[in-house]
Amino acid sequence: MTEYATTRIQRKNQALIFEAALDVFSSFGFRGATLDQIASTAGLSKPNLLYYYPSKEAIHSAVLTKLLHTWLAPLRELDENGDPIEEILLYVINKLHAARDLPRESRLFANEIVQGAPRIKSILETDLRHLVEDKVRILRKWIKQGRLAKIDPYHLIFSIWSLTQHYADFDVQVQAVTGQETSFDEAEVFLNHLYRRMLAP
Amino acid sequence: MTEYATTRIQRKNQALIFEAALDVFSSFGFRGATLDQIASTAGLSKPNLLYYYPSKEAIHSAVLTKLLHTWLAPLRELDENGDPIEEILLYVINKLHAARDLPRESRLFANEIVQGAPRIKSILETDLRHLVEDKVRILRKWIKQGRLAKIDPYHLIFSIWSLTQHYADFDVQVQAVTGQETSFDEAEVFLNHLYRRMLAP
DNA sequence: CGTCAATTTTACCAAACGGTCAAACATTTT
DNA sequence: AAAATGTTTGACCGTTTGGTAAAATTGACG
Repeated sequence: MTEYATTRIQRKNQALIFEAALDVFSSFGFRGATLDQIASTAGLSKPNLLYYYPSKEAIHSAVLTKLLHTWLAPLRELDENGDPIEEILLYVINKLHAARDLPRESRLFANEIVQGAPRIKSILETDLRHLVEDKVRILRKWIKQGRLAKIDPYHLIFSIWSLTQHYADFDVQVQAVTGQETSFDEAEVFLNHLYRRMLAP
Repeated sequence: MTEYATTRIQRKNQALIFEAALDVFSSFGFRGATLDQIASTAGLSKPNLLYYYPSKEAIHSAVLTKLLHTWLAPLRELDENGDPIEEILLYVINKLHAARDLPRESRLFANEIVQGAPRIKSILETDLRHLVEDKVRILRKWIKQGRLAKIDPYHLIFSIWSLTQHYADFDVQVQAVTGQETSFDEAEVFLNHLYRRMLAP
């Protein structure tokens, strides 16, 4: 019996809580979410919830940190040795698919950041910043080599984040305005056109 | 003494409340904002606040509806008789300046929409939708005339919203990643490049 | 100045909230 | 099967929250 063993029940309930917390936090933000809501979504009682996590903050923090890695994965894949425009477009499309397939994750971070990122600011200033710095270096190199239009690499990355996550974070608005389900295929065609035109040297 | 006269005191306090509510709601969202917070920001007591508005909902609703007009003004100005690309770029720059000068308004709507727009969905589906439909018609005409690249006009408008509002709504992230104050001048250069390239027929 | 209406405050309420505790119940281990 | 450990629950607590009632204060006006 080692110190940090996790039982079958623990694993099951941790998973239930994680799903429920992602659901509720992404829908209502940290402040808008309640422990009762998370508990009932997970099919547990509130004290049972707090048996697995010491506090609401702890649940939120656990969900955020666990998902940050997933969320940043597409950017990590941007490959220095690939073709600049194809590499960037791959990243764009991957991010768009993430917005389509993982809208809860997108909204979870959107909710946090739009309110000043009080709980993950430090991560943004370290991990995210370092990752972006590395990719900016690559983009600058490509520009210097004349393989990419002369644009600000930071703003290029921001544009990819905003254009893709918009379809997840502001989906209600997109649907309200178009009167239809959001078409990610149309979005893909649009973004393809946009980035090919913009990025050509 | 007419029925609907507003006194000097009423006007002053309505303005104080409006400012305070915009501040607090845009920072913390509807659920995250408290009446005590709004009251103390306005320099009033909570019951005094509720002397002017019947409920928290009423304050939020008043702020949202009053600002919606301001918020949509730039799009309204898109002129059928102007030069397509210059008209669109004017809209882009106006929206970018709005993100710079009215970040609270931007975050107010961002907070509302990212959580499903429960309180303004109906407005989005009517007023906003009709406005966009009219502008989409203009964009389609321009495309048909060969004065604009063949792009989906809805996605063009979404792109403008997301790219510009990103600098207000996700400002913390932009600053965390760049380590600097957000440069709207750089953003303007970037967006100018992006849209001129993308929109050329 | 006195009167009436408008405004503000004090004291309060009920519900919702995050969280605790000890007892009850399950499960695993010996 | 007993003991030990792990899990769940019901009852509860203090605080915060949106909101109310009525008294006290201030301002408008003849």
